Amino acid sequence: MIQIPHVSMEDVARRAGVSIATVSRTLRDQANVAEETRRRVLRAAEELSYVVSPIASRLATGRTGAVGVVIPYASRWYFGQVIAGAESVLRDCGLDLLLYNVGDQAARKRFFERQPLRRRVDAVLAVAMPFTDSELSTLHGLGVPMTVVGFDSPGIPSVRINEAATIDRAMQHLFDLGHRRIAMISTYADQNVWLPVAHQRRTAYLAALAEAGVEPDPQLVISVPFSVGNGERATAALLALEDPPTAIFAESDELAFGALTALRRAGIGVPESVSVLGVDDHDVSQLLDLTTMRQLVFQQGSLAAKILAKALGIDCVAPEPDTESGTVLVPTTLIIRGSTGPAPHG
Amino acid sequence: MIQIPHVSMEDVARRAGVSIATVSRTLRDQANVAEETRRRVLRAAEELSYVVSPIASRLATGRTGAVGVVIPYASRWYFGQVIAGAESVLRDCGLDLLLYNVGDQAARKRFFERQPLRRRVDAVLAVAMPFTDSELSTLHGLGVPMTVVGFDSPGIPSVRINEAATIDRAMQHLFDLGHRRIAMISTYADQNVWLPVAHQRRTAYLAALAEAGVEPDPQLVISVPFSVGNGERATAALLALEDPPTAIFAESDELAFGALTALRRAGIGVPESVSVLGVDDHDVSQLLDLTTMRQLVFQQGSLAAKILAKALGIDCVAPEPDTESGTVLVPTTLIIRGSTGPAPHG
DNA sequence: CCCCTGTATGTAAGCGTTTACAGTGTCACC
DNA sequence: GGTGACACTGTAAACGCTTACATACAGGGG
Repeated sequence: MIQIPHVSMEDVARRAGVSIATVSRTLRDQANVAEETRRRVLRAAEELSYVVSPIASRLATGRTGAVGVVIPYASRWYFGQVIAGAESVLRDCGLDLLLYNVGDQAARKRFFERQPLRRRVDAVLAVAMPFTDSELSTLHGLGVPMTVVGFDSPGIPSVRINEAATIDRAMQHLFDLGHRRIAMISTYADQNVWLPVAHQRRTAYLAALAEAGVEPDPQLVISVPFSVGNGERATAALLALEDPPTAIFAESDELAFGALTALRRAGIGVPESVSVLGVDDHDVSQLLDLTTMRQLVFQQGSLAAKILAKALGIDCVAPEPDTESGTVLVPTTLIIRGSTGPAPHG
Repeated sequence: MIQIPHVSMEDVARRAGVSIATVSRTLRDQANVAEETRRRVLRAAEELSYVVSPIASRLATGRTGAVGVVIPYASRWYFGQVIAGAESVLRDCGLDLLLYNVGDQAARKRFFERQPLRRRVDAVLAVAMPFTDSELSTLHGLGVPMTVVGFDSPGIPSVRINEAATIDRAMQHLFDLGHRRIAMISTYADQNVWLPVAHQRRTAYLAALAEAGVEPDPQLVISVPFSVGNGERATAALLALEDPPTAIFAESDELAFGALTALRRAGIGVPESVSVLGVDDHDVSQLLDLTTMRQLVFQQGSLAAKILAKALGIDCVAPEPDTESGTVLVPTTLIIRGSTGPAPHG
């Protein structure tokens, strides 16, 4: 490893024959630097291939130039999308993205005890992680702007979809196709994530049924821990019912994948016998021909990042129209594919 | 936003009635601090809920305490796994994870021009990104340890799988099942990622054929850009051949998903008529009952992070047995599921 | 009793920027 | 020719730590 002797501002200043203050001013594009001087400085910096030490800048300015992204499961599709979306914006804003993956309870506990974000980030972006009051006050204690994606938290700007409307649109599609016996695969509270979303989606499902005048059947609502494979098990259970559903609405595409698999295994035609519908529009959904409510997750991540950049007073990206309000609702779209079809005749 | 007046070491020192040097020593667990003093300092820090400013530490020590993770597509399964794996280790080592997503050419160019990593990270972890010589020398110019995942680069420690052995094992499985007409869906060079891997896998495929005494058929090797959906198109093309294959080996599971979909659409039985085999063991593979060569991607990410931590002299995790050598090969396993079966009779 | 060793603590010099403030020089204008 | 105003540029004080070095004190050995 060749340790390169770090070139400092002083070196540049000496070479350009100016003071380091002038170098600093030039490099940050401030006014009051003579054109000729500016050129000399820039050339000197170029020749020494100088880059400012972000750390020293940070110490001097008090800004860390970083945004902490707190996420439960970095490796899942949804979260990967959010990360990518946020990263794309933050990069353009010259902000670092500090990733904190706090999926399991131990990591989460440590995160809130040690508070690794303290004095380390200018802003926080939390994804699909409902916080306890104590956690929230800890986060507020950081004294930095915060934004959340995927849920609401009082007093914090958020980016999410309209859960109720999304679920309702999906249910309407099934009703339109003549389905009445519609099951829902929901996620089981794991204390860590999704709880409110799962609840909202179940509630919206029940509301849609009620509005359509369909008596809800408790047997048709199954809650499983979010995991690939549990959707399959849930579906197997549904199929074993005396009066199985003609449509299965999964809280997320991954669960719907399981449903499709279970149905195929059981030799049950999709959509001739049973329709399946998910939420997300996961990359794989198109392949599996899954009808789904598409939500633009990448966009939600980038939107949240834009809100933060704005809060930090960094002008780096085209502003979004309506990021002013507390909650930004990103629209969802019904993507009709081959997994949904008319309800089979009684 | 309540701006909390930052408590500094001086405040703690004053409260404990010692100098800031003693506070610093205490907080970093150095020797030569009287037990009694240590207690006083810790209590003072506790009472003021003081945390060291990482930035000031960094300036003083010259270490950034961060590792840059350079990745082409943060939102894809493989990369998400690597990120999660690396993050888990880095967190334990007290290192920050700085994410750089440089998938598209523009981002990549900017990355290497601006060199945002300079003076910002103590180490670099590059994932599945073959570099040009110029890029490599830029990276070396950072003067920090580096490790790569998913490929080899001369002079840089790497963590990856044994491509040749992995592909060979997969092919043997197909041969064992009596297949002779085996297609391969490979990825198309996109200048950015995978090129060497794609090449290696194709080469290994051909080598396996040769060893088995099977004449390779150029028509059976299709290269497509890596994207969900292209696997499907490739498969459709294969099925349209006069003498279609009895088995399809996809370079990665995502491509295999497409193959499965195309086959199902075409009403062709899997594995009765055509077997399908992938590489990865993607989360969804189990659901789709896809036979695949499992590679432990999360583990590759964490291993790489461990190597870096070690190179930085940070003793934070149980050392792995064989991270000494230049290249660490993580074993792959054939996971036999329902997508492969005996070749249909002539 | 003095000197040396060793431990505990304090002092102060960095680390590499940013930026308030203090020059310095020019020029227009009276 | 004196005087502001103005445009540049330099000086030096932060920023909040780490750490080499100095200091102080306590014992132990000669």
